[in-house]
Amino acid sequence: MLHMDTLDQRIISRLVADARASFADIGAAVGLSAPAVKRRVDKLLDLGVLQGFTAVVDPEALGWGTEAFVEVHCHGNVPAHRIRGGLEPLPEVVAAYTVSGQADAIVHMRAADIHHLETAMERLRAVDFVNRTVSTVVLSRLLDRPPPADRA
Amino acid sequence: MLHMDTLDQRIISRLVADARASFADIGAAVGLSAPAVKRRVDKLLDLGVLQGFTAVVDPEALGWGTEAFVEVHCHGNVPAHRIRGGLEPLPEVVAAYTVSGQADAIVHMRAADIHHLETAMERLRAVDFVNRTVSTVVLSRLLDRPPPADRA
DNA sequence: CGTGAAAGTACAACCGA
DNA sequence: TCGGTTGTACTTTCACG
Repeated sequence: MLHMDTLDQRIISRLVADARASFADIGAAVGLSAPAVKRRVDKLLDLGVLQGFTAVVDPEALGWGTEAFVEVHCHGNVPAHRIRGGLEPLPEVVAAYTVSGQADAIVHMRAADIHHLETAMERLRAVDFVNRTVSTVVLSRLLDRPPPADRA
Repeated sequence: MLHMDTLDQRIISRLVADARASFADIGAAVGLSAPAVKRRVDKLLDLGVLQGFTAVVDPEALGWGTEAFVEVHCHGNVPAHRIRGGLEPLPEVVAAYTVSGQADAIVHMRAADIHHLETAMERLRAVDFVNRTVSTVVLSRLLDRPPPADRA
């Protein structure tokens, strides 16, 4: 599946640090010409290793300053794709995972404030397969960063 | 807390969708010239509303296919910045939050596989202020997306 | 993978509402 | 202070070696 060498990893690392860096700058950093970098980036996009480029926005500044993690416990056995389908319409859900342990899923939610979070969680609890939720409100964000380019 | 109008939100929305979009393309979408868009983006970067631009990488492809959420319970009262300092050196920690409830912090970890996750959690438990951890392993990622540009 | 040329883009200085 | 226009340097992108 992967012909991913050290050069690709260094290119990815540079793009994670700055997605708007020019191919020429990246090339200078990794020792390649700009077209060579572009060919590798295009290949990585095609393979799905790179999924795209995005802006990092301060949620506070956009009015999404309150977040919470919610354990979702379902009625009986609900397949993952059905959980996904139930959560996808809720705009406050920024991430969701099926998990091992007592809970069936962990849902990461963002809202404007506590009141908005409350109404969003009411909508979450109203989803048909949801039985019980256990929510944990975030007080402060300590860290938020991409994983290292090369594994330890 | 500053003057962010509809134009800024639409520009941010476009950059979240594609951080490498040209100012000319963004301008065509929002009805502004390229330099006008650049001036607004520079201002948003300066204000910290936009924090930067990054590549979206598939963690699987990079060899970080296993993730977990870990509740951290501390010895006594540990200030947030000290928790941050203790977690920051662990490369497997991709995000961390102080939270309300029984736990003191929630830590989001990524590792190459279950064994790597185990060794990373041993290192986490070895951090001086950590008393107890409760870990929840992710089985599948259902959703992972940015919050909407305008609040509901 | 590098080179070079054509088209497109970024950026700063300048002008007008 | 906002946006538009212009000119210059740089980037992207392609065909070719």
